[in-house]
Amino acid sequence: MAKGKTDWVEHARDVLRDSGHRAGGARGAVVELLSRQDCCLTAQQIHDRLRRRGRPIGIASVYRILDLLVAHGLVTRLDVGSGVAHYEPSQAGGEHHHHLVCEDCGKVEAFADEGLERAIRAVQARAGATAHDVVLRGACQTCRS
Amino acid sequence: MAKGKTDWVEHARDVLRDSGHRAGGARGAVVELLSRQDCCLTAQQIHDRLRRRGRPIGIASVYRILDLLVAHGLVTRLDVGSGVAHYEPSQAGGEHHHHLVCEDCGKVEAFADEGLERAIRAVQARAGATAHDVVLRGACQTCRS
DNA sequence: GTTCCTGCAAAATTTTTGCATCAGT
DNA sequence: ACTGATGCAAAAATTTTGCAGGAAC
Repeated sequence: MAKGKTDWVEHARDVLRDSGHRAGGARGAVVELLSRQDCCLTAQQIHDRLRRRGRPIGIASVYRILDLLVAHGLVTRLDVGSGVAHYEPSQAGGEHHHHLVCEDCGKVEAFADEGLERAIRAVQARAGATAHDVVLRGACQTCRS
Repeated sequence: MAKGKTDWVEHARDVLRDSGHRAGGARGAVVELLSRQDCCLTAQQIHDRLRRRGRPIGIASVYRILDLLVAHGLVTRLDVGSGVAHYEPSQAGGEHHHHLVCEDCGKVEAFADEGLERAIRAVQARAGATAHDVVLRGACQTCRS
């Protein structure tokens, strides 16, 4: 369970070290925070949570670190239609999921579906693409009631 | 062929009139421009193209008009990961498609696949969602060569 | 004539960049 | 020590809002 997440932290550290990056404290904190998440976070949320935890960090560093992680394929950037980017670890192994965005409150939830995944992989291969994202929009449980 | 697009222009006009909106010139120009597109445009692109065509318009009006069209389901907003929102007519009847975004040059192309569509509709119904978007990412033909 | 639409300018928000300093190797 | 990483502040880019004049009904 927490295994995959620990793996991801180590994997990120290895990938970055192997491409000649140094292990700064801010980056470690961002990676560690991301690894604990079930779903995506915005740059602001990362910034706020780390500061609240007593780990001061500059917002610029958050963006730079996220850019670096995205460039190395360690993190996926997701735009859900709110104008702010969301980020989450690229769960290479098995924990792949997509997102359900509430059109009323903006809440983002994760979902997974094997049939959908199969269909997408087929199209993706045919188009020569390397990655994909699916966003469903509607009212979440809370907003529907 | 251009039939569906003419229909969309009329449909938009009707929907807006029926919800008590007046038919301003700027809005007509945006609707007409959108109806001619094969794929999505950004607010800036809409602004620039209209001005270049000799149809001056304020960027604020473009955003307001797009918001209105999105709120009425006439236009779909699409975030492709570049930080700028793209907009395109909601092709209610049959011309539904998704997007392939080049990770090198940022170009956005349209694609459609019936199998994928079926799989998505199934998941969408199960989740109680009302709309969906799929974005494939990879290198486009030009950037691959 | 009233009310909404539009355009400009200003503000707000999100993201990027410049630069001095600090820390990892 | 050298060089990349970090934080702050400033800048840039994108989107929203306030307001006055004009247009639709």
